[in-house]
Amino acid sequence: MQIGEISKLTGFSRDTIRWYEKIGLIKLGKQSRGKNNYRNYDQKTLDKLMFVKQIKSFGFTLKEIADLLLLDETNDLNCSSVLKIMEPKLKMIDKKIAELQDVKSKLIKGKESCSGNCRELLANSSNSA
Amino acid sequence: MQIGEISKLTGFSRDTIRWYEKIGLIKLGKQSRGKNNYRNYDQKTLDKLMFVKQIKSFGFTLKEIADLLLLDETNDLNCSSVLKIMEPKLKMIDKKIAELQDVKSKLIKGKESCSGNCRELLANSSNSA
DNA sequence: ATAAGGCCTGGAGTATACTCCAATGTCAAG
DNA sequence: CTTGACATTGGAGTATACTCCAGGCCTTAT
Repeated sequence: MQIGEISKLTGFSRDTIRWYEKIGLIKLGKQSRGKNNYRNYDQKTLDKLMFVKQIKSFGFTLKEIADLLLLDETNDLNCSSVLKIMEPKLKMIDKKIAELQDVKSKLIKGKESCSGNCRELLANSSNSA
Repeated sequence: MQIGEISKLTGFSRDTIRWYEKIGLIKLGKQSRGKNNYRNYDQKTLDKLMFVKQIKSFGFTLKEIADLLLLDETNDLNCSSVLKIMEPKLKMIDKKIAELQDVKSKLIKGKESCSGNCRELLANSSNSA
């Protein structure tokens, strides 16, 4: 598939997809270009971009994502190396989930017992940080 | 308390705290400066900064945070206005929690049934995105 | 054959969020 | 009364992640 199509499927702009290629987040072998020099993407790249989209949404930097995908590219993706990278991320994920739930419950509590203003919502939110 | 102390307590650099003031995220009335022109912070500002730290960590922009805190500043912080802002954020939070748990379970599953590489981990991660 | 629309490249520009610096002022201790 | 550690300002510089554009080449429909 061409860049326009994968752009529509992923929601990333063409420029963003080319940018991701430039910084090494996704790669295109020379055989991936038709004689017209257009990029051709396969399902695997689409999968990768969807993965990128997902993990980007909770604060992984492109560098971190690239490091992870690079392991796959170089056929060096065994679990221990992945987990070395992911272990702290898992901890971060747990922490984020906990914090999100904390904030959420404060917001909901504020909503239920609202009496004109929500100052206490802001005032108390540092207690668990 | 002076900027150095609040910096230590919050983990934000002095420059960052001054930056936050500049963009209107925190405010200092003129009475908050001693005769030496040093900034003096109170507990309320510390609370705010801790709140900023917390919600910043899951992807709120400073603009969004500033909008929320501005409502408080202007004494216009009633629940309906907060919730207008927070409602979509709550949905986002729920979505993020779900995605984080999804990714986490994939990573853990990959960890448990690891057989040399984790390609399937990456290959399957778009299924739920 | 020509027009519309898709693709290419390289490079400049933008938004966000800091981060660093120089020159200078303030304050507490020895 | 000087030294060191704190503070001030404005402005420049950096990192990340795009976003836009000019100039130009391919493809498809009329």
